[in-house]
Amino acid sequence: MTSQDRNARFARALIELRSLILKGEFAAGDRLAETGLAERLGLSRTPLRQAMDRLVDEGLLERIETGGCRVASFGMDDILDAIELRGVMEGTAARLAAERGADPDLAARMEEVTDALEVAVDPDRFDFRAYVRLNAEFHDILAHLAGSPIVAREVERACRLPVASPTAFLQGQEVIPDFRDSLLRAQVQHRALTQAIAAREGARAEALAREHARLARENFQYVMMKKPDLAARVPGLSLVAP
Amino acid sequence: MTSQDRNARFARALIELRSLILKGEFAAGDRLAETGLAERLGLSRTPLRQAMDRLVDEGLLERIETGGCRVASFGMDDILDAIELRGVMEGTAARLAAERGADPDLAARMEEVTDALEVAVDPDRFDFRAYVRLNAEFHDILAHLAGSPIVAREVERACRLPVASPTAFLQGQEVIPDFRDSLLRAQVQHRALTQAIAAREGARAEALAREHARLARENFQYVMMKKPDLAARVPGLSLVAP
DNA sequence: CCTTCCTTCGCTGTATACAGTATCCCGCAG
DNA sequence: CTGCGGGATACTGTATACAGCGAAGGAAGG
Repeated sequence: MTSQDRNARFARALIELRSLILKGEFAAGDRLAETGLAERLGLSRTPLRQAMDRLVDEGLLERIETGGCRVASFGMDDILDAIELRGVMEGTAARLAAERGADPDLAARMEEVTDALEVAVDPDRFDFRAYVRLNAEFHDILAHLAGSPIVAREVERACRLPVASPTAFLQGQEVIPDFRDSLLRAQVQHRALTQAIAAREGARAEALAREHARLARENFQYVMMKKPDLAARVPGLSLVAP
Repeated sequence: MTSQDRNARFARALIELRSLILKGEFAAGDRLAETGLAERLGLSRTPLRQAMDRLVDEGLLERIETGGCRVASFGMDDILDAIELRGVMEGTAARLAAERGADPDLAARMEEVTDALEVAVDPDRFDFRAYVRLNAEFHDILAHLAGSPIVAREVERACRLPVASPTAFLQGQEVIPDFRDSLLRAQVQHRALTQAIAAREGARAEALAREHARLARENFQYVMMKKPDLAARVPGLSLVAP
């Protein structure tokens, strides 16, 4: 067996299948036949089934009562709810970090990241790739800031809900000038959130994190209503019905 | 193959294994060998592995880097965090139900259940079994009240975090007179929550649901500190290290 | 007596085999 | 032309086979 990692096959199945689904390779409601998929991905049904179970849990697939799985379909409401929940979870992480005191190392790194984000969104030195990377790190730190493994786990889980990730709408922003403004507003919130946590202002930190997630909501609605042609570029948006 | 249900083997494996773990059949940190367990449960490794994957996701098991699973161990902090998150999720369900308007049928049923709970905790007509059943239904309704499948899913998921379920501490209450008072306070909150949602008071509903979860926190701390001998009766508490 | 290395056993992850059932397609009747 | 069995097909859920790696235990040396 060619196993470099302990779970190499399963990990590959999960990543590749999730990628295929988000890429819109299948239509919403399509039934996924394990046999064909396994062959297509070049592995056996066992790790593939494992991956499908996981994707059912993430919400990208639905189990069929009669057997098998189909690709889930979402209404706009579902996506908005998922984003709302991500905001609630990040808000909780922020509040707990403020109330209990943040992990010092992480807090320091969070300040650095916030400063770096400031530079990245500066119109003179605008650096989109850096922004995407730093933004992802910011949200990752936030999840762990309260020092609670359980909270971190569940925040990260909320980010895996369909199209709810903090980075979900950063793929297409390069080409949407209107989103530049959204980045600036996001950065104001990053800064305020960092300060609120440092000042132990739990309620404010929670409210800021929730409001921060609303940006994703705005971006989502903007894409769906004004630029439906862009939906193909944002992973997963092809599964959203109007 | 004796398949009454489509997933009979897997479902049985999940229920029985979870029950064994919560019952304290294994010590925290024990490695679970699939071979032996499969034989013990009378099924093959395939559905058992599926169940173990699920329990890893629920947090009862931990994957070992080198392969296999072990029974997770929790600190008191972990349980408190899990309860906190359950409160946050139920609070969100309550807030959204208030803000968006609750499903009329469910709202009506919730009133009925609240009235019935009132009767069940009446000292003259105290009915513990009815309370347990109605309380479970109350929380189930709450999860679905906003009419959002995503929210309902995630609320229910938060209730599966270790010892975070609204019913987790209702097993032993029969024998702990001190908990009678806790039931009365819980019922005051049930009533207030129902009214807040009906009155579209989102912030109040959210705060009430969070505070309601704090009762579980109190019960947990009471059992751990004052009545450690009772820990054996509450499912899962044997895995909690002081 | 303790430590260290090697061997052996056992366990995991993956692939495959098997049995039962839903699904699909076709022919036929209305 | 449409709706409805009926059989073949294919797919799912479960069991088992297999290969490689880890863990434990014993032998040998310090």
